[in-house]
Amino acid sequence: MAKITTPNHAGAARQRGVTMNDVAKHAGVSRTAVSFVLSNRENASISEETRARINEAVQVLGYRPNAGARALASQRSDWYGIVTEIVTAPFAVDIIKGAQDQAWLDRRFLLIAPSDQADAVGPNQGMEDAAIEKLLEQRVEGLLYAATYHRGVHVPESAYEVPTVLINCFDADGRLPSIVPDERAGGRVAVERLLQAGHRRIGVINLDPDIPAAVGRLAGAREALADAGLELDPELVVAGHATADGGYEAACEILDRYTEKDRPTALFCLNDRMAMGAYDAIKERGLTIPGDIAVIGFDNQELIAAYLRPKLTTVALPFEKMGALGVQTLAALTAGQPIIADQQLVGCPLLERSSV
Amino acid sequence: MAKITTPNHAGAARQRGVTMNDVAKHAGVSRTAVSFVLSNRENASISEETRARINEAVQVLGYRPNAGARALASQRSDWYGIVTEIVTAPFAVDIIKGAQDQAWLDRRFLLIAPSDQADAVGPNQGMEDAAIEKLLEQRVEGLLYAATYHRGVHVPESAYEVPTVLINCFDADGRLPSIVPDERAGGRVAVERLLQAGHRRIGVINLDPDIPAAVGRLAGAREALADAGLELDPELVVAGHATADGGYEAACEILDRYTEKDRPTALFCLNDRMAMGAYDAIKERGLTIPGDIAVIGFDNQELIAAYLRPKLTTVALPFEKMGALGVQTLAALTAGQPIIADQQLVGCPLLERSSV
DNA sequence: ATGCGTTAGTAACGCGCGTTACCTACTTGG
DNA sequence: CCAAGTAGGTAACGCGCGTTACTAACGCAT
Repeated sequence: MAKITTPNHAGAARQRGVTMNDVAKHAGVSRTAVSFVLSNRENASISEETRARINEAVQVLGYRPNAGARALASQRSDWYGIVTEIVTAPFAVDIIKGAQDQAWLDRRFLLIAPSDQADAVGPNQGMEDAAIEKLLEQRVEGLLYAATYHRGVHVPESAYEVPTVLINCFDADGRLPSIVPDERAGGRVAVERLLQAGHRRIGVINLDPDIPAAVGRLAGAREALADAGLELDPELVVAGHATADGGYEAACEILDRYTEKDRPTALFCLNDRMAMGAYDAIKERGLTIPGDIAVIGFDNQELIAAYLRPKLTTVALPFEKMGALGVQTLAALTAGQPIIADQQLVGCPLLERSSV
Repeated sequence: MAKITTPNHAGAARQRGVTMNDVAKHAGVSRTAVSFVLSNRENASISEETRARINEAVQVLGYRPNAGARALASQRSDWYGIVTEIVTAPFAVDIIKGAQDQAWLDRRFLLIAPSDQADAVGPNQGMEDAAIEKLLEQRVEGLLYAATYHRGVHVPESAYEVPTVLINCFDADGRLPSIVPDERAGGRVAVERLLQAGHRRIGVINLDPDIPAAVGRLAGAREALADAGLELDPELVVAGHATADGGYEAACEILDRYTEKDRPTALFCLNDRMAMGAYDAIKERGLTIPGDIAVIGFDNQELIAAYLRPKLTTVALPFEKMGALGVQTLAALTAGQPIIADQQLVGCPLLERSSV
């Protein structure tokens, strides 16, 4: 199977690559003329004829502009940098996807640099600073800073040297603009959906109560209940580890505590992994979903939500949208808009599947 | 909450950034001297004293080299490009992670460009070519081409202009080197594990039989059985959709076809999503895992395998390793090694959890 | 013939840096 | 005292391109 194909490119004297000068010579004009045509300047006067000659030369020679040289001369790189732990903990990849797509639309390039969690210790400590430093050496025009889960962060000082936007996290120092999910509205829509299905007694499987996600989602749930003239029974809120096991245990606790009559008819799980565990607890007891107990999740982790049986109705985190919005915001900033250090909230849409 | 912080950076006349010249002046030497010190050349003779002065100037002025200019002058960018549909279909993100980490170690930068599936039609057709074109404009020294699932691909012509390595796919034209998972060995290790646990009658939930993953894994399974003097009963191989539902249906078919005595005591599911469905089918019939029926999966999709109950024993696809190996291979190529168009196989380790 | 506006282009500088060739002291051995 | 190093630098070119002068030719009304 192993066969040698070509002599290596690098082995040969690095092919010098055709430059604008070559194109100019081939077309019998000056390099300036070529430059004008390629960047089709408004007020440049080049006859249709020579313009055509130049374009043909470009075609024939296979000329490819040198982005680096262009950046050097024009003093703008068309690059944004994104530094994120998502590369190392790929939970919210869709942020990158959204940012990529938007950047691509804007004809910009996204340089992705890895960072470990801000609170990491050990050999990778300081990796984040190094990453930002590297990006600045590439002369990125702006920075995106994205986290895997919604939280407050401290951004390295050097990030303040260029316009910076935070995604899925916010500046604990309150100096930078950020894009975050609207957890409260999400929690609200989830519970509203349950209410609409007729449920009145709703159990909540909570996360670590301190993180923004838990705070917001729970607040939203309370609001929805209040609108219906109900209150959240504190006894029905059980916190657990943010895993399937945690969800299983919390669900067991709730389910076993009551008789069939008092038992909640629906569970709002604050993330999908916990919902996964809750499924097991419910099925184990011979109950059906959503017949006996409805379940609604949060996060829309595709691999879980779309493959559970029955498929899980859940609230989606708008990762892709946040990524795109981050790039748009950054574009506005680099275009000269004043920096407003607020949090843009992005809605969390309800995804109907089959568990309610 | 909304408060205006600083006047925008871009609004002010773009801060010119301190250059090597500034450093030189500050230290009272020539720019050449600074350059020599910063790239600490061997045979340059700079006294310790001036060297110190220069370093201090760098520190004081906060000098940051301009990567673009450096690339232009030195004719090497230290950049690799990776073009992949992973950005749009994030299943195998770990490839990027592995590549990133390795690139970071080698002090290289990874430019990530999105591509849609090669066989995509519609508005994004040709996006892949555009992505490669963009990367070449950045003067990347080599290309990585990564796919989300193991298959043969046709690489755009322009990719042949620089050293290119395929990851998790192989060149259907047989001209480029590639890194792929060793599916056969993986299938083998899975079945060996079941045999070792005493199972003799093993059901297989198969994928679309045409894709390399199915072919390889099944071949490996046969080998393992042959080593034990057994044969794979064709009746026990059921193909299904590569989803949880597909796995559920296939599992039902197998389980319901036999009496308790003839029924297989173990299921080899060719991917974890199908194993997820199989779990449901098994539990639904009042059977336990692994007590009544052992299950082993393939792919190690963390979100599924680690959160199923019981946690799924499975064979992992070595995404991260393949990414790293891709970069290493590329480094060798750009360093001048001849290009060998073979497929490097990377082992698929067994991950013991609790389902066998 | 003169002046002026337009069209069609070019020469030349600078972006920030790597690199080669050269230059000036200051030793050191004979 | 002289030739031959050697330590410690520097001047200047080029990388590929954007951009700002500036020129040269031409048409046209005065």
